[in-house]
Amino acid sequence: MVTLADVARHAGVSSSTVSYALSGKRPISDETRQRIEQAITDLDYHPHAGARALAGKRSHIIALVVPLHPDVHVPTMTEIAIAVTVAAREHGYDVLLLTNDEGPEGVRRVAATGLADGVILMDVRLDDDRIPVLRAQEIPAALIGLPDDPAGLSCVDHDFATAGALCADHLADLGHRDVAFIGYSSGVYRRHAGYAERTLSGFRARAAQHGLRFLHRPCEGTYESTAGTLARILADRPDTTGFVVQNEAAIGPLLSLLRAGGRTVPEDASVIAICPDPMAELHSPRLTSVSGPKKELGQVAVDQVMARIAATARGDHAQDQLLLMPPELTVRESTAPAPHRS
Amino acid sequence: MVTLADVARHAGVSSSTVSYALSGKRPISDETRQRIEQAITDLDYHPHAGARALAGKRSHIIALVVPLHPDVHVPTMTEIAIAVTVAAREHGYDVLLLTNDEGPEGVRRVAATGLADGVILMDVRLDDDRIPVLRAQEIPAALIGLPDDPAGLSCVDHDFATAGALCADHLADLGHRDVAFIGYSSGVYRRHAGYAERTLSGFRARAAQHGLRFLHRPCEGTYESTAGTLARILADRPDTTGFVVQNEAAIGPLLSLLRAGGRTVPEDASVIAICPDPMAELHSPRLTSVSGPKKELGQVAVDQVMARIAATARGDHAQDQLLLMPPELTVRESTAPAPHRS
DNA sequence: TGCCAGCGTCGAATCGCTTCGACGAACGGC
DNA sequence: GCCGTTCGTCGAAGCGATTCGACGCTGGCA
Repeated sequence: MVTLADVARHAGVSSSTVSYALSGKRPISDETRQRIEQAITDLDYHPHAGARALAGKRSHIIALVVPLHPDVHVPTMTEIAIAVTVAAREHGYDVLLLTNDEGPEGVRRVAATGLADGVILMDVRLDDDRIPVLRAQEIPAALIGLPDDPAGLSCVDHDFATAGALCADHLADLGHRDVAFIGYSSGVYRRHAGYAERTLSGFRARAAQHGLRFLHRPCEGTYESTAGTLARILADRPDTTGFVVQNEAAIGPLLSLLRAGGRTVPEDASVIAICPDPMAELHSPRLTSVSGPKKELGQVAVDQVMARIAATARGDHAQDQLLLMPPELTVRESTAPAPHRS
Repeated sequence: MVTLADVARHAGVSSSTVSYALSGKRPISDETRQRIEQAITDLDYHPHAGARALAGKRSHIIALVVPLHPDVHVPTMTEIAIAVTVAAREHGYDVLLLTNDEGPEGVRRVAATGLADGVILMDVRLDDDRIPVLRAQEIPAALIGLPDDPAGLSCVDHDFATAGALCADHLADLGHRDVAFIGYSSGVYRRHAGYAERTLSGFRARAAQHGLRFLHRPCEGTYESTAGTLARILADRPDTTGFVVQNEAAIGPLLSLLRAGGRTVPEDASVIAICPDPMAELHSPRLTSVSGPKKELGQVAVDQVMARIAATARGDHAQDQLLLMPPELTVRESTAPAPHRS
């Protein structure tokens, strides 16, 4: 293995000079720098990560904690994870993948051993048991998702309330008066999952402003349960012409069922899905949908941990951050002006 | 930070003794060991990862290289990645996530800097540009996927040939005589993607044995292209009653189109999908499917790198490995005996 | 002309752990 | 009863980087 000392010898300087040339922490003359760079390429030198971590007190690694069985859409989670990795590289950082089957202890371990300088938590639950660990050990961290008490933390998430509001706006603009919100399974609401509640309350508030009548119905997402949900909606409010679906699994069944029930989309019924764009494109007709940025979530989270790591290094207190990224509504083929009342 | 020396002092022994107690590389008396363990818990000691890597010449990290835009099904890839992470932990290893946007250089970097002791490559292409790097630097590695020349490497993959064969068997057993294989887009075959070709040739060979007449048709997977593909199949071979689909995107459209064409599944046409089980369960009727193990792929890959890392440490040459994991056929509701000829 | 500031470089200490050689004690074999 | 092992422990020498203080030089300013 080629070491710093080898490079120094080859370039005819001391090893500290090489180190400073590499880190830029002290001025080095152009001529010396060039000799050093030459030596580095000649010898194909690569600094040893462990040695760097030991001497520099910085591992240049952040840990990304992913759920073992994600609540959310897997491809979305994966896309965020990849965005995190790419963004971290731009800061000279690598990403360690941690599943939370180790529980909060995993976070503790990588921080305590100095394996990771900081942590990004995905799929954060409202009352997440990893958060106390972050607080107790003062670990630089960023959360993707919003816990119930974000004080002292850096968080980034989708702005689900706006997502809900956009749906209400669009349906109201199209003249719909009776709308239904088909959501996640009732368990999700019972345990007060943040994203579900925030979407719903954003939708509810805006629907009220527009004077929409609306029903919210949880739904398991299977074909059978979707059938039941739809039947009940139409029984309770036969005039329902607008549907908002926030449950990936229920989209397909809903479309089939509407069709089977003799309602064509979008002529007789408008459907908005709250889901990633590729999924909206997949259905026929292609769905008007509301979706949030994914890459950006990852990038912001990386920026947030980096800021915290830097703050910790300086010895001061990083300030809290809370960023909600606005979603966008994309009009496709599944929404149209409300049909005239029969 | 609490160091080994602190623990040693607290336990009244030398630091080398603590180290040996921890690693087990030399015998330590029970009594001493217990004092040391007590000291460790008392002080809440965690060994510094960087120092360990530096002194021990082992980072206890493996890199997992994932595709930026996977060819394959994302949830499947993610499941494998998570399985790798969990399996690695059981060996005391952590996993570094690497995207291949750095290209082969990324692999080189983590190995050369000693950041990772070994590498697992996912989504391996037949002629993968990361492989020469592995060979040149003699990096302990395992590949998930089968390159064209696996000599000197450790690989694990699905046994796609058997997957194809299972499909032919099942349809033949049910008495189908004319069958169609709806595959990936023609580009996939033109660039000789291993999984596609191996499935097809496994199917072809077994179909011939059974005396089946069959058509292979590439398919883009969009609704329109699937419609075209199906129409051509039925025009060429109107008696086709069995379908094998190896293209996740085409499954939904195919089912809709068959139904729309007046053929009910499975009474008039049998459909087997080569896809992950959860996806097969999602459709209606639930699909008879062939799928391979996912977790196991990850576990095997980890075992393979570990073996190679150990071999490298011993100084000898790891032996090649090539493991094809058998898929399973699960009979669900989309296959039935062939209808009587009209 | 003399002094101080800052630039560019060096040497040495240090980070926390592993590992090698050595050494005393206990022990079994002949 | 002596010698060669084995067991349990210690001390010291690294591993390969970073960083601090020091030091010689040059240049600007008075």
